[in-house]
Amino acid sequence: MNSKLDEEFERVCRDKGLRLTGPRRVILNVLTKATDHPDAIEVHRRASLIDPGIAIATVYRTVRLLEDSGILESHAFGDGRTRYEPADREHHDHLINIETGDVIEFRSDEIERLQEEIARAHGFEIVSHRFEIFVKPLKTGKRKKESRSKR
Amino acid sequence: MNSKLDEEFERVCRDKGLRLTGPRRVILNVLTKATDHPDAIEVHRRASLIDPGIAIATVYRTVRLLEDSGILESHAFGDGRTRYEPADREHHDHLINIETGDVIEFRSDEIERLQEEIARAHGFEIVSHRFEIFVKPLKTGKRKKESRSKR
DNA sequence: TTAATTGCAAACAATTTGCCTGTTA
DNA sequence: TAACAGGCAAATTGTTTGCAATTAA
Repeated sequence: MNSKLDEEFERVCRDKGLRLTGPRRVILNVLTKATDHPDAIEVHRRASLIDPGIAIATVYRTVRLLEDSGILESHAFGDGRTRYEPADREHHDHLINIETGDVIEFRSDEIERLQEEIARAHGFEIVSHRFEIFVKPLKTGKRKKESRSKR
Repeated sequence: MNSKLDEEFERVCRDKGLRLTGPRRVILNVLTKATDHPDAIEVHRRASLIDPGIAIATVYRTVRLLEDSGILESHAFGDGRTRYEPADREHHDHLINIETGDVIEFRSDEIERLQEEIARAHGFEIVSHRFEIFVKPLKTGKRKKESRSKR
């Protein structure tokens, strides 16, 4: 499953003369099937369940490789650890409910457009961005039913 | 100058039974007159020019204190170091030039409004947010003249 | 075969902490 | 002077790197 990323990785490896090794397959697999934003230690923990011999150093080397290849996206949520997610999903931003810690993904084309405009006005093009809104429930009124994901 | 923050800090100290010491004054001063986003090491460097005896550990303890008191805001721009800026300025977001590390502040009322709308649509009110756009210079076209601040 | 890759441990960089002395209220 | 702070160095944490052994192509 998620063969799109696997194929992508194979292509990248061929292009760069890199080897498609066991550890790399395992780590890529862990990441493509993650629905959250695991950090390196968590990736290592999950990879170790599949192949206990994988070293944390290999995880770091591999995520860097995957990120450089555009297969992975990394996020610094501000707690000191770098978190990763597959880059093949549609871009989204995050609403974080500070009372529960829940993360709600959202997307606003208008905001996407505006930031594009702002960057261009300053003579830049956007490489990436991060938009996190920390919220709490409105005291009045009802919250829209929402599927939310943990970090 | 910037007595607003100094007063604020004095008030906080009184309220919490904390002492207004030499090192704390120096570090607060360095931060209130900073127009950029220095990290702890840079704050320490600047503080050392005023009082060479200040230890980096004191910088870390003091910025944490200041942040907990709402006098300072911290940002994790993604290069592993935490950066600080006084919390008394008008809210703004950041464009980060990934090639040079320069940080450009911007403000978009429209984005402010949109995020308000998004939060409300989900049944939340905004507590705070963080919006960082990582950019690189446009290959073509000229960049708008811009006063930019080093990180 | 052989250059890329890995595991391991040591190295690093940013930040935190323990401890004992110095200082502020 | 008594509790709070600071200096210093050691400890932690997350991440990177050197190197000899291993492995994919």
